[in-house]
Amino acid sequence: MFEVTPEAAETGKRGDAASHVKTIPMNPLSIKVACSNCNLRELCMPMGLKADELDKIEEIIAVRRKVKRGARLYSNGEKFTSLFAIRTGFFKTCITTEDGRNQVTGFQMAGEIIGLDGIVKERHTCDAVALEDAEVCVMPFERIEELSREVAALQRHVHKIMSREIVREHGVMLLLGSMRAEERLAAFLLNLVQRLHARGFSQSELLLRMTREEIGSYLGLKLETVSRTFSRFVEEGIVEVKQRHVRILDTAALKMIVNNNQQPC
Amino acid sequence: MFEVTPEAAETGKRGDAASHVKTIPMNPLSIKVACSNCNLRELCMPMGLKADELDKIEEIIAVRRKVKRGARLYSNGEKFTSLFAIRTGFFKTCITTEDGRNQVTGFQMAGEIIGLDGIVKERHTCDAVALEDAEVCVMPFERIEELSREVAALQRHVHKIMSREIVREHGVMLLLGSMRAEERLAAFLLNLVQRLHARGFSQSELLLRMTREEIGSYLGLKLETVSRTFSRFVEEGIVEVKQRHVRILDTAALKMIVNNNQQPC
DNA sequence: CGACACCTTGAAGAGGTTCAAGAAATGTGG
DNA sequence: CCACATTTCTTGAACCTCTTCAAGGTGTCG
Repeated sequence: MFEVTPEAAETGKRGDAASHVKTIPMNPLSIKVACSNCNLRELCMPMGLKADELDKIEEIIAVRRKVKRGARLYSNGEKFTSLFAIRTGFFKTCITTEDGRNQVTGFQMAGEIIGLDGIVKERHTCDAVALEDAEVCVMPFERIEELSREVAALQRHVHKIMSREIVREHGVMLLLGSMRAEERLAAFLLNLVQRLHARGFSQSELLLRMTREEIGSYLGLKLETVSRTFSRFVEEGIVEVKQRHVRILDTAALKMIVNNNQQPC
Repeated sequence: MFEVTPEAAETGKRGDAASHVKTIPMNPLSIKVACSNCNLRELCMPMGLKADELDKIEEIIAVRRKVKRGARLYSNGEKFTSLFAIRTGFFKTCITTEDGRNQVTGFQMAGEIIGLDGIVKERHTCDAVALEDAEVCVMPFERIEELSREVAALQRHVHKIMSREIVREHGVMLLLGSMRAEERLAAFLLNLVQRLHARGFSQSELLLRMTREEIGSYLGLKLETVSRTFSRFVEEGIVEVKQRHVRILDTAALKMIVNNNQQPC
């Protein structure tokens, strides 16, 4: 059913990202890195820096850290010290309340920055869980702040990253507050595939890294509803679904579903 | 039914905030201000500054601006130049999509900072509408960034404000994604009254500045559902409601509704 | 006072949830 | 490497919450 193997879908154009980076082993969990060689640079670094500024910024990234699938990068209540740039792998962030409520607040992939929730209270207020084996660049926040005071481009970059997260969450609020199940799932798939495409993956094919339950939590739906909605999309010929492998057959139809069933103009 | 008059509820301890501030009229919409005298200082300024740092920061606030009820402080698509600190009044922020969806993303009151959505694209991505006559301090963002590079405490403060907004939105996602109508409205009321209390108003009484429809948009409910849920709370003796005047009779009951109907421990 | 915006309430209906059962994939240990 | 346990996914049926549509009431402001 799928022309592209799971491996190919996972790897894509940038599949060999890690192999280009000089690394100096420090301990089993951490290794030195160099941003200048990283091909995710354009995703997590400011552009148009002078050479000496770039040198400085490279010093921010103390170490890299590997996170096994299912393990937490950080947990609710944990002391906040660093932001993390995802090098490889896929994360979810979620909040859990004492009374047992649980909400996935986002899914994050390579090149995205994670940990911003921890700044305000100097403790993390959510969990970040790796949904596949992952590696992150550890960026001590105090170093970021220090350098931001010296390099205006970095300062602006940090501000934009935080603002982008705020705007993203506005979009999720719109989704949760005003969309029906089909619209939510369509928006979710389009968003995922668009972000993957920006990283060199297929526009039409994706491998979900999360369960139906996690999708449901993110979209404010029960897992059965997610499953049923997938089935409906399949019936309508909009997607092919085989467990976590999804192929989008009719992107326009998904867009129409999201846009309140209006023709795109 | 209400011991406190609407005026008293509106004004509260800090009702005469504006009268303490030296102002130099500049044009009909803008006047010079001094943070050092503002009794909202502790809400929107970093604490523990040296005198010279405080002087610098005061220069950030170029002007104040009045916004009439119903008018916009800024609109979607508008060029972003400044953040705004609310001095008096009450705002909603909302996004509207081409296909007619509309989502209130937040309600903001005195001492809160508004406009963070505009940083990432240097254009605002939502509308900020005054729900009552309001006055804001205009803080040009370039000046904020400049001074943040000089005053670490201000830099940290800006980061915390943005992080706080991210965490707040996580809470809204939890609400929209996992709560039923009663739970949403209870959480909404508790949140409002808690923020008002922090500003010197009553713990049990509040005057809603927004319509049922706006509450509904924020909570992902239809206005009829909001109205019915209010009525149910009244029947159960949890609140008194007379149009936009709300008196909370049983805070514990509201908390129990939010906490998944578990006893608070 | 009349026009308008806002709020309340009822009845019917739709969409999503819950409960339940079984199938398919995945992981584990011998 | 296979057998078994576990997790994940799908589907059906009944139920419930919220929405939709409709009508009437209340408050406000020029």
